[in-house]
Amino acid sequence: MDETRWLDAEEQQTWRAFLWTSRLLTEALERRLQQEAGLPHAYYMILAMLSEAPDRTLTMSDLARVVRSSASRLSHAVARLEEAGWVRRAKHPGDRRTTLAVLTDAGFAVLAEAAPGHVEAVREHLFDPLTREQVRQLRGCLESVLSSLDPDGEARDVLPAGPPS
Amino acid sequence: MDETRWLDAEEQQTWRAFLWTSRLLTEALERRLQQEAGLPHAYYMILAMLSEAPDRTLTMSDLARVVRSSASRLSHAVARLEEAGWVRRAKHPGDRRTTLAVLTDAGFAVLAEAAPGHVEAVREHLFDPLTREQVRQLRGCLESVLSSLDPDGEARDVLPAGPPS
DNA sequence: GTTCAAAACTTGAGCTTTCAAGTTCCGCCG
DNA sequence: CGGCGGAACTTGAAAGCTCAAGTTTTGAAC
Repeated sequence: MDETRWLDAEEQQTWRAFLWTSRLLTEALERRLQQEAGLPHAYYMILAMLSEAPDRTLTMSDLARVVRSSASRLSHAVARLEEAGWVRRAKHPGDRRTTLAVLTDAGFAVLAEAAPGHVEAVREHLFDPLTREQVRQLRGCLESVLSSLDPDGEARDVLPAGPPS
Repeated sequence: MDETRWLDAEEQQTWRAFLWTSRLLTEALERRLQQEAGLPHAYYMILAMLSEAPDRTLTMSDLARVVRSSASRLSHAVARLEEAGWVRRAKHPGDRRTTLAVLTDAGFAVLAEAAPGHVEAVREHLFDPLTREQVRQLRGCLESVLSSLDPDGEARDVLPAGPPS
């Protein structure tokens, strides 16, 4: 029997708008990062998250958590970044299983170079088209969706200055 | 000079919420499609868009437009789908450059099998956590962003369509 | 004080996507 | 009608991601 609750017209349009928006936005940012810094967004995020960490250092596990990556993907990515000299691996004193990823000065320089353009692109493509009120609404929607997708609140620990809710 | 307008706290939170939400949502849908139909979302979309086209047929160019894919990516993907027997290529009568992609009955069957679970996942993860009012707001935000990212309105020609998505 | 499951990574193979050519074909300009 | 630029695809190699093992180390149970 066909018990499926299909999407109504409004939902359908919203869903496709979401797909298009997130794809176009991603493409725009990816393109910009690629031409200004020659790295994919995922790699940029690794550098960015390291730069915010104490000593510009995180364990692979923690880094995986904050960039929302699998252990495997991260390991491959850090290998690339290490070849490029942006990141280096170090031993964790006290637990020989865990390895530390450290942002090098060269890596920080690349990030500093890329960041302004990236932020500008985010502003231009996401925030400029929205009114102040819409930004507020969007954030509310995202947080609702997020708390359902992420019941354990892994995101809350990472999002800067999360709401008290 | 440091002319960069960085993101303020609210924008920062909104932006990261967007990243997390779209990633978690994508992962959830991808996982579900993978286990129920064994295909990635991009491939699912190809089948879905073909199923809505007259004669379940589109030129590669048009198909690329509606699934927002590069010509190359689509060509590779259709090659895979053709091996699986879900899609077949045909010659265009009248223009020998263009090739047509046709959804086969087997392909339609796979889609029909996968669609309910997929729609259910979209509903569960995106719409259920939102109030009716929030859906309206979200759609407004997305359309604002979209019209800036897509000034030529390529999306508009594609968005109003029937189920399933 | 051994054993053992689980934690933290890494590795390699397979699949998808991107990038840069390459091919064939249409339509137009002169 | 003869080029010729551009359109519509395809192809192959390189890059990135996923998946399934495999390694080493830890902590805890017995």
